[in-house]
Amino acid sequence: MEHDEAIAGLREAFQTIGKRFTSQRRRIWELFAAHPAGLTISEAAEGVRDGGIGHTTVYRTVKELTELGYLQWVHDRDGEHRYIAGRGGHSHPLVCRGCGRVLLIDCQGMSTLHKLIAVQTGFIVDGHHLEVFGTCPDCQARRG
Amino acid sequence: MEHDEAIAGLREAFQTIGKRFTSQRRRIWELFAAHPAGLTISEAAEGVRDGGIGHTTVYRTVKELTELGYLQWVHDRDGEHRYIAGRGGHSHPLVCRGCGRVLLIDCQGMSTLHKLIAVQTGFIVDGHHLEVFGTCPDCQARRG
DNA sequence: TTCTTGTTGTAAAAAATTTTCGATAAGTTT
DNA sequence: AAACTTATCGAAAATTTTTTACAACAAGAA
Repeated sequence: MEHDEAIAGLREAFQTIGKRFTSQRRRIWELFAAHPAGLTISEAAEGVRDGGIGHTTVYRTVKELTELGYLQWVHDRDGEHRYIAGRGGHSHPLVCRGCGRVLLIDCQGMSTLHKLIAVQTGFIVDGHHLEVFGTCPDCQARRG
Repeated sequence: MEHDEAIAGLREAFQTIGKRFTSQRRRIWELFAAHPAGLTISEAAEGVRDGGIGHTTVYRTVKELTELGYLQWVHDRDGEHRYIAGRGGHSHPLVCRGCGRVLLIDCQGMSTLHKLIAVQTGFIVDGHHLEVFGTCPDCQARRG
C-alpha cells in the first residue's frame, strides 16, 4: 500500500537523523496525507487538537517533516503557506485553483533551464522552487 | 532614468486604481528599490521608522505594491517572505545564496512547460511561481 | 528495572499582523 | 484662498501566530 510505504519510509527517515517516530508525528503526517489540498499550520493544529496534540508539537513536527521532504509548502491565494504531503524527493505542486487539490509532478526539463540560466547570467544554479497553477479535469467538467 | 521611470509608473498605477501616491508610499517603495536582496516587512518597517512612518502603513503599502506588481516576494533560507522591487510584469527571481542579491529574469520556455503539463495531467495550466537559487559571479570569485 | 535521553503539553512570552479611530493631508469645488 | 470631501496616516489596542521554558512522560538501552 501507498500509505504504509510512506509510513515505513518516514520511520526510517526519522531513525536516520536520530529521532523517534512517535505516534504524534505519525498522526500529524497522516492528517496532511488525508488532505490533498494541504493545510495551514493552524488548520493542522486544529485538526489534531481533539487527539490531544498541542500546537507546539504541530509547529515542531511540520518543520521536521518539511526538512525530511515529506511535506512541502505551496501558496494559497493570500500568499499563505499551506503544507502538502509528499513522499520525499524533489517534485512540484500543480495546484487547482478551483478545488485546491494538489498534484505532485516531477521536473522534467528543469536541469535544462538551470543550464540556460547559468549561461545567461553567470550564476551557478543549484536549486529552484516551482509551483504551477491551473484547473483540474474535474473542475473543468463541473463548469461545462 | 531607471528610478524616475519607476516612480512615474507607480504614480500612474496608483491613480488608475483611485488611490493617492503619497510620500509614504513613495518612500517605502524607494527603500525596497535600494535593497537588491529584498527586505522582510519588519526590516522595511525598521527602515522607515526614523522617517516617522508607522508599521501599519508599511503593511498596507507592501500589500498594495505587491498587488500592483511593483513588489514580489521570494523566500529566504527560512522560508520567510522577503519582498523585492520590480517594475510590474511577470518575471522570476534568481536569488544568490551567498549575498542574497536578486536578479529578475524573464521566463523563456515556460509556456512550453505549461503545454507539457497540460497534456500529461489534463489540467488547464494558467500560471506559475518560480524561484531559482544559486551563486552569483561575485560570490563565486570571492570563494576562489 | 534502572538509566539515559528525546519528546510532549501547558503555560508564558515574544513576535507578527490586523483593527479601530481621531487627526491629518491631498485633491476638488467654489 | 477657503471650504469641503475623502483617502490616508499613526498610535494604541486587540488578535493571531510562533517561540521558549520547563516539568512530566515515554521509548529504547543496559
